[in-house]
Amino acid sequence: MTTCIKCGNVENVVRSGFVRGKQRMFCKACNLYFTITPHNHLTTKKPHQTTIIDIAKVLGISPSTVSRALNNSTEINENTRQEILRVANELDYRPNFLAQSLNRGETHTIGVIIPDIQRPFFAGVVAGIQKVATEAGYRVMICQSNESHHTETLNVQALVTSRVDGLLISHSKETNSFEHVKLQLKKGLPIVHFDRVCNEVDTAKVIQEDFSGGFALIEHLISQGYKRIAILAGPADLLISKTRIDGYKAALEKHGIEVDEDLIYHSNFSKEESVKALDYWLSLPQKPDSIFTIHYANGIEMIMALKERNVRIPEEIGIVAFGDELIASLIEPSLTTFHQFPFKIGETAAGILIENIINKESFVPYTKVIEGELIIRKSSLKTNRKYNQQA
Amino acid sequence: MTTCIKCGNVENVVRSGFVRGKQRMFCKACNLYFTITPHNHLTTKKPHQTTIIDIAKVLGISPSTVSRALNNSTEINENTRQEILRVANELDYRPNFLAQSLNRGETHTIGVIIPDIQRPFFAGVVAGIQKVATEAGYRVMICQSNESHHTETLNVQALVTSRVDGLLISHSKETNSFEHVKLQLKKGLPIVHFDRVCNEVDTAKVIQEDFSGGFALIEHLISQGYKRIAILAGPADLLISKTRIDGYKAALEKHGIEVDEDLIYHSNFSKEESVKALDYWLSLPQKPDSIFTIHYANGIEMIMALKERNVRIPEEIGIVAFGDELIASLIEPSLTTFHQFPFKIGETAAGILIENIINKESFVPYTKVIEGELIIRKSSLKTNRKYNQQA
DNA sequence: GTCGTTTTCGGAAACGTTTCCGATAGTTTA
DNA sequence: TAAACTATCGGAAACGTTTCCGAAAACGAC
Repeated sequence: MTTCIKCGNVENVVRSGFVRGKQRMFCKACNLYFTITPHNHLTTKKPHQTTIIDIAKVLGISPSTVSRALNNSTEINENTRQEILRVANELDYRPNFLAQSLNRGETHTIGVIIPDIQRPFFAGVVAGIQKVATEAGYRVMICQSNESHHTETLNVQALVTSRVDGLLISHSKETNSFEHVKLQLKKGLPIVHFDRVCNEVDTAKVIQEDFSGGFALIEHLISQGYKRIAILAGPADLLISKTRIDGYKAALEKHGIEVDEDLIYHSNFSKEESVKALDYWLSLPQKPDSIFTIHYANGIEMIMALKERNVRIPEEIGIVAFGDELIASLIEPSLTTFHQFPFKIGETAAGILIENIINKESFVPYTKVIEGELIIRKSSLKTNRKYNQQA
Repeated sequence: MTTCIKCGNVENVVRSGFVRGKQRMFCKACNLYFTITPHNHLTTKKPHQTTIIDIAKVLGISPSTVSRALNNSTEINENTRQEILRVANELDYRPNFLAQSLNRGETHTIGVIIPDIQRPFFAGVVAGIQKVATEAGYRVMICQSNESHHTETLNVQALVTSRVDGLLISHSKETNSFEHVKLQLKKGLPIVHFDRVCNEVDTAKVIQEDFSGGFALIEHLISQGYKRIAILAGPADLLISKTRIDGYKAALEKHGIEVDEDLIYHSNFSKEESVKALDYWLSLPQKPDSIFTIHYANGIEMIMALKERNVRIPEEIGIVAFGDELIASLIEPSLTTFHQFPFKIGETAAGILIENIINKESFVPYTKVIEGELIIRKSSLKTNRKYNQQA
């Protein structure tokens, strides 16, 4: 009943199974297998983004010529170019970034991995990154690790899958192995660390004055007469935490104050841990007379908790914190901080990454330190003489 | 001197111009044009991300089989699949998102345009969007308009170039024409508006209780005995500003208070404008006894400015604001707000957009209102009886 | 007019993946 | 045991762009 699509023979055509639900035939005459398609439905051309092929068809020329016109090639007649640009504009042509990137082998996109976009510090960093990236013609793709090592690894893979040209990473507080980063670095992907960096990988880094910031805050406290200074640190593995502790210890040693391990508390930055640390300290026979939190938000929490417990600030306990946000100047009492400049950190990191991307072969990793600023406020001013001046 | 690359003839080869800097020859014997390339340099295979072709070569099979193995196709032998997966894992294969997207015609990426990532509200929205998008297997690409109409237009074009599957937009405060959105909508791009929506375009929208939020705040003020209520609004074109003013007016009318146009001030949300508005109001013969700012940050600024001017809050002037952040509860006096839920707004908007993307044909735009919550604090509590309760 | 030169364009390969369309060997059914 | 079927694979087209290579026409100088 079925005619062979090749020889037109009818008698020698037999059925030969199904392929993907469609009846398959075999023509013994011409030795041909073929399937029967219900009907080639009328090819409804869907509306789509216009392509250079569309433009070429309109003008009756070849796609390569259109491409040349759009890419400011010299190998094209000016009149032709104008015609092409006119039609392109008429059809609201937008180049297909996917095809371009696939062809060129670069996406002009950089990936950013941060713990949490909702933290003002990282929002500021992202804004700085976007500014520099946009100016340089790069897109930005942002991922949040939510402070999870596993999610961070997935983020890296997702961004590699997206074939980003480079990566900006601030590690989660959980991250203590860096294989996911090393692997991509080995494959030649430019990577720049910022803020929460790691020393085990040979990448460029943008960091803050973690050591000298801690040092400055503690020296300020000492200048105000505080002697038993507690520190609310971060996870033991976190490098910025370690470095800030080092600054803390160095300042104590310089002024002949012994380090008391009881006064060093490792937290996960959560409010619960802050309160727990505070209550622990207040229960000690020798209570601290001041507290340094390495995360600004914990400083705010400390002030709130101390007010609840009717402890006077700064008379009974002084507070200083690393990092500065608007809120630090508005709370009562206002909070002494070491101000970091997130926007600048973002700008710098993005700049270095793009430098790395462009000079892939010759780039030599280096570390850039963004200077911070000690901002003295009421929470640490026992004596009244040094308001808003560095100790 | 040159031998023809085809017939090997030497005598009949003549020079025939230059093409792209390379000497071009013509062989009169075999009628052939050809150029002379210095030397086909040794093909240095660069290290690259592994492709399915690499895998196929290793196993001596075809790329299509590898693709099938990786895509959980049924048309493949289980043993073959395992072998392929093993090699893929060994070579740390990551599918090339660009090639996949180009082939499938979808990127599984959604674009987000917001005015400023540094504003906590938008950071919260973005976090909500990312949560839902990630769970659904979508990537997110974020652009900031920096409150500029022009930048917003460029953002739309950039995202279209990136071939995002859909768009989430909160307009800049400058934006008063919506052609850039309409154009893409006409081309079939799913678009969902949130927060700063516009009524001129037929898209799905996620909005807050702008009207009833304003209404509730004003009714609360009235219940506290305030009668001359000023409002610091946004740009006259901004829809959310208009709607909140409508809520303000409706509440006044309900309680028989006449609307005084002197007490309506259109600002651009900047601190300077806030202070200007305040000083203007304070200079009036009939000063207001309370102020409603439609942007929470302006409320904070008002409190600071009033404290500087030694005006007592809430006794002389009460303050309420639309929007709530941590800072509102920490400032002295704490600020009465209408709390919006940015994270939820983001979640909802992303959910609707993905719904729109998946059911592109059958999707019918609708508007979803995210309920807010009146949070009464000290800045508006003249009488002391209704702390933390809705009026 | 001849010959080398320049300008301008078309064809085709390549980027990495998916998918359509067959093809083959082995397996079941009648 | 032949016919019908299933399982499994390869080849090639397609996605939209850039770019390499070559061709033709126009141009210039002698």
